[in-house]
Amino acid sequence: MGQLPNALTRRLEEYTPLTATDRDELQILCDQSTRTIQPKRDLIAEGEAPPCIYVILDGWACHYRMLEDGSRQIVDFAIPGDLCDLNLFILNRMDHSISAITRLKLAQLGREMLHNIVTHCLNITTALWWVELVSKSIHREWIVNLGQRSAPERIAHLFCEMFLRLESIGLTQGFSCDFPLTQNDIADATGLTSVHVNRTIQELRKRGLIRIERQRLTIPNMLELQEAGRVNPDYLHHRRLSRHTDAGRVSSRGAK
Amino acid sequence: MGQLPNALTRRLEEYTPLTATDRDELQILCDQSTRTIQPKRDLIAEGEAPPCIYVILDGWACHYRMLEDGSRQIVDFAIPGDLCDLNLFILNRMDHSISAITRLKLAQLGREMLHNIVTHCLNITTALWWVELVSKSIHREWIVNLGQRSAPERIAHLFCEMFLRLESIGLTQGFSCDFPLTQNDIADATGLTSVHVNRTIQELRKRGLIRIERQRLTIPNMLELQEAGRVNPDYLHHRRLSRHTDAGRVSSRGAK
DNA sequence: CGTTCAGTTGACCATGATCAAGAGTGGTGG
DNA sequence: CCACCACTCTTGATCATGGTCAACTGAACG
Repeated sequence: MGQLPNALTRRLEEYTPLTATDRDELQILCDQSTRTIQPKRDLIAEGEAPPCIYVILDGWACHYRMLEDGSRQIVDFAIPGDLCDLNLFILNRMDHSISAITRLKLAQLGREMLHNIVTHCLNITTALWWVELVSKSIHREWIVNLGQRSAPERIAHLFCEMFLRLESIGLTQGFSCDFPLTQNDIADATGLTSVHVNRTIQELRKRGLIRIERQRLTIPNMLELQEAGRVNPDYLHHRRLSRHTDAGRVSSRGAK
Repeated sequence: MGQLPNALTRRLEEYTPLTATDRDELQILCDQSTRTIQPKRDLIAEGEAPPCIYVILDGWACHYRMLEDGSRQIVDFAIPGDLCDLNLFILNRMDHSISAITRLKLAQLGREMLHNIVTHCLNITTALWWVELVSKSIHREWIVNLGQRSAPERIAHLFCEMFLRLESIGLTQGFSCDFPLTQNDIADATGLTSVHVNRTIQELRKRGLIRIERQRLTIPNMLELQEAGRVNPDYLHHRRLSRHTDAGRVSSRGAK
């Protein structure tokens, strides 16, 4: 109980209250078998059927698909507490790849172990599906981002999203957080070129919306950045978003 | 047994073999309580928490999010056999809206009924999650579509996707199918303007890739259209895609 | 100390957006 | 039955966002 909870536990508690037993269960699960992956290495490649399910305990990864011409679209980032491939509990083959951005620390969950959980711990099972559905909601928001927003909006949106996701698992310090993405990564996630990402980030910097120095992002004014990115954080389904809303914001479910 | 299976059954059988009992169960489920929705009507709006889960038995719908400035991004289309909001089995509020494109015929599944299924029919439960995960894979593909493909590619991709999805539930006739989307709908789905969609569709028509007349799409040469849209249908996780591949196509999980 | 990779800058170009107007079609009510 | 309205599709002219190509800087690392 006096122990610092691991990333998975922190993540699940964002959605569902867990009992002490649940937490112990998760701790055991995450300690059982861990693995380290070096930056830029593929964790799982499209078409593979890994024997176990990974949970990120530390570091950043990205989910992506490649096209024949070599272009890469990142479809999501994964941070501590994220599950890599719950898919495989049901689907048989990966339909996309996952690659390490930073050095990664992973927990490996065998299928039997997970099956055990699913049949015994309702709380944890519910929370796991919750994580899965939230990640689907994030996919939808990325579709909106790519389809409707301008370059500065897309990038501001990405900064907000990652900050809020890190905050929900306790990985922010005040208004700054680690931010290991290269401008190339940002380009592949936002459907822009790295040249344009570069110019756009400079613009956001000039407007005083963000500061980035040595893999660290600082957001001087969160509400302003949210406006710049037209972000409505509801899609993240976090419990405590009150910090980043104000009375002036029109509620998402107001009119129409 | 001599009965024509309903859309949900056809859909689930695309993924998992079902027993006669499973099928009966599904038939009862879908007959229990149905509802009709008129075109352009919202079925469920963002922020709502509908008491039951809808399954589309007939017609087309779309999932979308609105931005404050009134722009709409369609994030997915739903056709017969698709579940509208399995989300709500776990999440409490809708994070997006669903609207009827054509007149819709829906089956309404109460939470208790679904809960019953989940605890008693493993086959059906697995297939339902399968549907959910495939729809997530489709989201990923839409991200790729919006992020990496040109206007003609995006639209060709959409035509292919919808045709293949309809085909898998037996709703195509040869190489044509119903196609009730307006150019405006296509614009909102592909992140383009309707003006540009119009010109692009004319181009696809001129290239002989598609024919559209009175809500009906015909694809003279499926492989050619797939190439034009840079489509790799693996992401749909259909069982029988062999019809639309040829020896010349490089397998998706070949090199690297 | 050279190599590699991320970031930066400039010049030019192309895809797709915007604005505006008109044609075709179907539905509705007087 | 016809007039009107609404909606979808179509076309043209102009513009802007973001892409392409290419070169250069600076830091990190062996």
